[in-house]
Amino acid sequence: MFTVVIADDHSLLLEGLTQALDGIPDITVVGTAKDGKELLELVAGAKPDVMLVDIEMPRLSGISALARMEDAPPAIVVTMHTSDEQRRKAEAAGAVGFLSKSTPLPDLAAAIRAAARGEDLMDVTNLAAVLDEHRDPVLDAGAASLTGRERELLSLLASGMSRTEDLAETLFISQKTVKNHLASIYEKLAITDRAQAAVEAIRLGLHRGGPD
Amino acid sequence: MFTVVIADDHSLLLEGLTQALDGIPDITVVGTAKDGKELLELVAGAKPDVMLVDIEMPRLSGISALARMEDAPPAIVVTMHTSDEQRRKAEAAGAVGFLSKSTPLPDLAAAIRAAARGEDLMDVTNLAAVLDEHRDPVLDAGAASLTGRERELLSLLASGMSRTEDLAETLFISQKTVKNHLASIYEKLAITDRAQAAVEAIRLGLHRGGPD
DNA sequence: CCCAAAATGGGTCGCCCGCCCTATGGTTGG
DNA sequence: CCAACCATAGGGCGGGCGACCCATTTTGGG
Repeated sequence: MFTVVIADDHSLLLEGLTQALDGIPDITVVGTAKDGKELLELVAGAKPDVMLVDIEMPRLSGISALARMEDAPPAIVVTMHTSDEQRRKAEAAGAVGFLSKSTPLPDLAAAIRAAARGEDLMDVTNLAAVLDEHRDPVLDAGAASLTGRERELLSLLASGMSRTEDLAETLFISQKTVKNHLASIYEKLAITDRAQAAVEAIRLGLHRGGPD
Repeated sequence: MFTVVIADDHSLLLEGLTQALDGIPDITVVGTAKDGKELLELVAGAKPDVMLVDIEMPRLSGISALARMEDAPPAIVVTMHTSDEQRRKAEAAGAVGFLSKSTPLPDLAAAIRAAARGEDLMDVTNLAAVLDEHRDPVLDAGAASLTGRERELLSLLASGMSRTEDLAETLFISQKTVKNHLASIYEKLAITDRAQAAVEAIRLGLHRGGPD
């Protein structure tokens, strides 16, 4: 599980991105800041694995805030205008990554995992290849071993279908097979019933179809 | 339930805001666009209640896209730099609202509800007062009539606590009272068991404490 | 001050759910 | 080629859960 703090003065991006990243099963946002000074306090308190930092912020810019930190977690600068000039400043301030706000969310997630593991995302000529290596969410052992059919079942549970009969008819299998799959799910996720399964399914992002 | 489309060329804002708004029980994002042309196609297809439109976008700006539409849903322009000049252009293009990207998420939600109901958010001197009138999410009759204790129970369910005994001990009441509360919840939300209750609880945003 | 709603608690009953054991055919990778 | 795994399916059993009945006390708004 990777912990992240986000610093950005635009509330909509800040709160939106927080929600989006929290929706990724192996990433948690542990704090947010609206300017550089808040970021300094935040990082001093909760020690996150990675920082996401915007450049333009009131009171103290992201670049300046980074430059003031010692012994700080790896920082990814997320900015709107990706000029070489700003890239150079970000690198000088100690950032390990430099991404546009037009970066797709999965790429950002991969960048967070890469940065948390000590990768340098600045000097890379083929950034895409590095990101691809960290594209898969790091799930706990149980969730990673779920089979296709088990994920389908969880997806249905997450959409509010709970009765064995309905699940069986939807998947065109017998009620007994549904119960067998559920038992496997309970064991893998260390839970005991379909209410907990529904919660886990949503946490794992298995609602809304999922990867089919 | 208010349906919304969002147009913004910054993926992180677009995907983040989508997640955040979908997390609000009475708001659903039915489509997103990365430029003005996509927005035109999108609005022609799915008819949303409200459009959220950024100004600076490739191919076709938000302002230009709005100006080309006829018979379009109310549009709220969401921009980074709130100059009077851009505000004037937005109004001329037919926007009913003009908000900064620094607007807090609850304010944006209130603005969406207000716009969907035909309010004009441009000419208002006391915007805050208008937003306050639309601050409460419009819940379906069932969810709105939930009592405090029932919300507490749902919150626990959403956090993965499903056994009657655990719920009873956590709330310091008898197991029978837990079952009575659950029965009330089932009736109000038109559901039948605690798996569905957990799904609904999360959808209603009752996980993470909720309004205490 | 009163009445309605909320919160608490009890009983019963039948069914479904979770748990344990077994089994078979298909696919795949070592 | 065989072991491992997946998907499929059945039986039995006990207990928890949902449905329907009820009662008492507290709380709060009109």
